[in-house]
Amino acid sequence: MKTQLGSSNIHTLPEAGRKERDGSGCEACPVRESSMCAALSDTRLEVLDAAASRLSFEPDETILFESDPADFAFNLTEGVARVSKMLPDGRRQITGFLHPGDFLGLSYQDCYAYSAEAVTPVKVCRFRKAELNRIMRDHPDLEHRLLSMASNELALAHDRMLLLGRKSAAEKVASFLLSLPRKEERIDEIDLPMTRGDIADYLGLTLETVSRTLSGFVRQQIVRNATPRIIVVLDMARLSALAAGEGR
Amino acid sequence: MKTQLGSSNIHTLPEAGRKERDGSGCEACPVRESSMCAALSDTRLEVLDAAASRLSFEPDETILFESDPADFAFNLTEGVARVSKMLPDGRRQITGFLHPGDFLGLSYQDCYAYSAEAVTPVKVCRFRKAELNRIMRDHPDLEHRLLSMASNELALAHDRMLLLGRKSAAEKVASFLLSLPRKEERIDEIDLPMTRGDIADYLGLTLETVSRTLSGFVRQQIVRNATPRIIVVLDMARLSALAAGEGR
DNA sequence: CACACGCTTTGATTCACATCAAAGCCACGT
DNA sequence: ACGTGGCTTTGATGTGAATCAAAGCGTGTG
Repeated sequence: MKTQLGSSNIHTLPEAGRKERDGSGCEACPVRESSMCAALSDTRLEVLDAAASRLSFEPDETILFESDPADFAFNLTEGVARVSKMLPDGRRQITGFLHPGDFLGLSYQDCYAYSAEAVTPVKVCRFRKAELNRIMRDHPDLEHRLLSMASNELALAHDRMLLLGRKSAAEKVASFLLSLPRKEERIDEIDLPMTRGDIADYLGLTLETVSRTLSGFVRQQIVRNATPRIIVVLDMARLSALAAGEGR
Repeated sequence: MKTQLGSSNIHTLPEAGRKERDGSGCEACPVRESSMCAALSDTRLEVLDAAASRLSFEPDETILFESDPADFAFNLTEGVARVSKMLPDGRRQITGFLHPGDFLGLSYQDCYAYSAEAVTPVKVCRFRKAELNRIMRDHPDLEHRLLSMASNELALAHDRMLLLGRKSAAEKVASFLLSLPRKEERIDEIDLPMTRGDIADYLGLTLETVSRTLSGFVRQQIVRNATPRIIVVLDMARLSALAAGEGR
């Protein structure tokens, strides 16, 4: 776990995020097959490759900021990021956690409607939107892929509205745990790189309620706490039932 | 206001919604310029025209049903519809109200992830998805238009997550009132064709809380009740501040 | 090694909204 | 005109999660 940067969310820095070229190009990219890039053949991918800037962000660094001009779109290649919106008095809603392969910045507004920050160390491919639009004109497959990704996002957004509007705290936390990506080989282990406060702001709860709810799951032997950051699922059936809203 | 149809949500009827051809084609369509159809010139629009079935639905009739095979997409041309998801025990979240020009059924899943019902009498253009995809291949402008509509939807979805997760009952109701379309000539009149129960399920509240909150607004002279269905805004500044989350 | 800082957990109390209950209101059909 | 059914409003009470408060815990640092 990295140390916090305190109040250093200086999004207005001319160039947040360090540029870097690692040796290999798109062919070796970890999200070659899961991101929007899957729409293009290796040869056609070179166009995207040429248009991309590779950037890195440390935990809590701002990737993009609500109300800044929306000139760029991003492809997350490594790490976890959070997307959030704020109310004037500081109340925050995290509208999503991004994982490798996720696309960020789709929008036809002039300004971003949300902020995005790194949770863990993050790497992205950044594209100028004007350029991305040009590439889409020449490669309808890419636009098609983005539409299908947007549709999926939209379906997930609807799930989240159901969660926020109608699920109890326990159901919310259970749903959240099961929505996180898990490794094939350790299918019952859940990694929580974000803080309890982040989870709370994602679920529309307070951090105390999240913590209490997790403690409740431990008491009921539904999960076990390897560390505060690693949760081991002991009773998947019960957890799934809760998440689906069957356990009341 | 129409009478209720009681328990007649017989979505399994082979052909819900009555077919009808009104004399005029797409040129005279009320949503010609606001819907996805705006992407196509009059001549190219004929392709869509040929692919569309015009259907009508009475209040509370089901347009499409969660978990039914997602073979069709719809373009709402008249009326108001609600899109909703349910939990197994009957808790409901309305994820959106649809107005003329809105698109319904975008999704690359096999089955719909939500239901849609008419609130008022509704007219739609229905398309076979396979056919729509074929048309999109020939007309990238249409796909582009749908992507831009989906992006907008996504931005609205994020707003709604902020609302559901972090706003108070009063802020939710204020936001809702201001989100409804109003007529140019009567900019301070808000029409609520849906029930208090529908509004509650949209805002993650109970119908009693919605009613009490509206009564509160009347008491504070923020709005006036012409009829239960028509609300007149008296203090737009106050209502906007509440909706933005500035009034606490 | 000890201290400090940030995160998490746990406990006591409060409160906004839900739930339960009962009238009002209005449109429709007889 | 009257009665019925569905929606809305209002009132009394309950409760799940928020708030306020204070310990644990772990990791990096002087």
